[in-house]
Amino acid sequence: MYYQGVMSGVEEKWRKGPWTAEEDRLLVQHVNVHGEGRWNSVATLAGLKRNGKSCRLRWVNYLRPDLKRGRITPQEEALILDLHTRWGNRWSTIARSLPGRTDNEIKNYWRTHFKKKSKGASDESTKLRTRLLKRQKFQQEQRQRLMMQQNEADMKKLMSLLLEENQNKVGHMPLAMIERHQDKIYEEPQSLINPMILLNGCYDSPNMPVTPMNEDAGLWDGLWNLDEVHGPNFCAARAS
DNA sequence: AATGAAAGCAACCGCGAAGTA
DNA sequence: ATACTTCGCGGTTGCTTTCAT
Repeated sequence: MYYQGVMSGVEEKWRKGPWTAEEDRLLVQHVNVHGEGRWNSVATLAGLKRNGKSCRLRWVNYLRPDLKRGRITPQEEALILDLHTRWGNRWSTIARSLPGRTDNEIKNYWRTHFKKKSKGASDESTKLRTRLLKRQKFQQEQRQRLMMQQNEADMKKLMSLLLEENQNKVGHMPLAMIERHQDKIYEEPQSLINPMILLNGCYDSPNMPVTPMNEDAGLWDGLWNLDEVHGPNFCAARAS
C-alpha cells in the first residue's frame, strides 16, 4: 500500500505520505536558518522523520517562498506548449522559463491538459517543431531582405549626397545616416528563440516585445496553425 | 442524491550526474 | 582512480476533488 509507512503500526525509519502543517513549519524554519542544501542532514537537524529527498521535494515544490500560486495563465500555457515542442519532457528546463512554477507543476499540467488531447503527441511535437524552424528561417530572411532594402536606399542617398558634396566641395557627411548605417551592421537580429514572440499570434502581453506579424501572417496560416494543437477554440476562448 | 469517471495534484521511486573523501 | 554520498530529474502512483449521468 502506498501510505503503508504511515498507516501501519510498523515503525519505519522515514515517514512517508502527506506532510503535516507542523512538518512544514519545521522544514521552513530549518531552511530559513540554515539555507537550502544538505537535505539528508535536514531530517536530523530539523527533527523531521523525513528523508532528504522528501524534504527537498517538499521545499522545492511547495514551501519555497518564491512560488507562484494559482492557475496557469494562458500566457504560461502558450509558453509551456512552445517550450515543450522545443525541449520535449525536460521539465526542469521548461520550468526555468516560468518563474515561480515548478517542474512538477508543469509536468502535471502538461499531462492533464495536453498529453491526452494530442493523439500521437510525439508526432504532433515533431510537426510543430518543424513548423517553428521554418517560421524562424522565414522571419530571418524577411528581416535580412528588409535590412538590405534599407541599406540599399541609404547607400543610394549617401552616394548622391557624396556626389553632391564632391561637386560643391562643401558640407559634411550626414552623421545620423552614417550612424544608422553602422547600426545596421552591428545590429543583433531580434531574438529568434523568444517563445513569446514566436507565439504572439495568441499572446498579447504589454510587457513583451512583439514582432510585426500582420505582414506575413497570411503566409504563415498554413505553417502555423495553433488549432492543430489547441483545438479550434483555443485562440477564440483566449480572447474572451 | 448517489455513483462512477475524469481531472488535478502531491508525493514517491529509480536512475544518472556531480561532488567529495 | 575509486567508492560513496548527495542532488536533481523524469516517470509514475494513488488520493482527493470535480463533473457528468
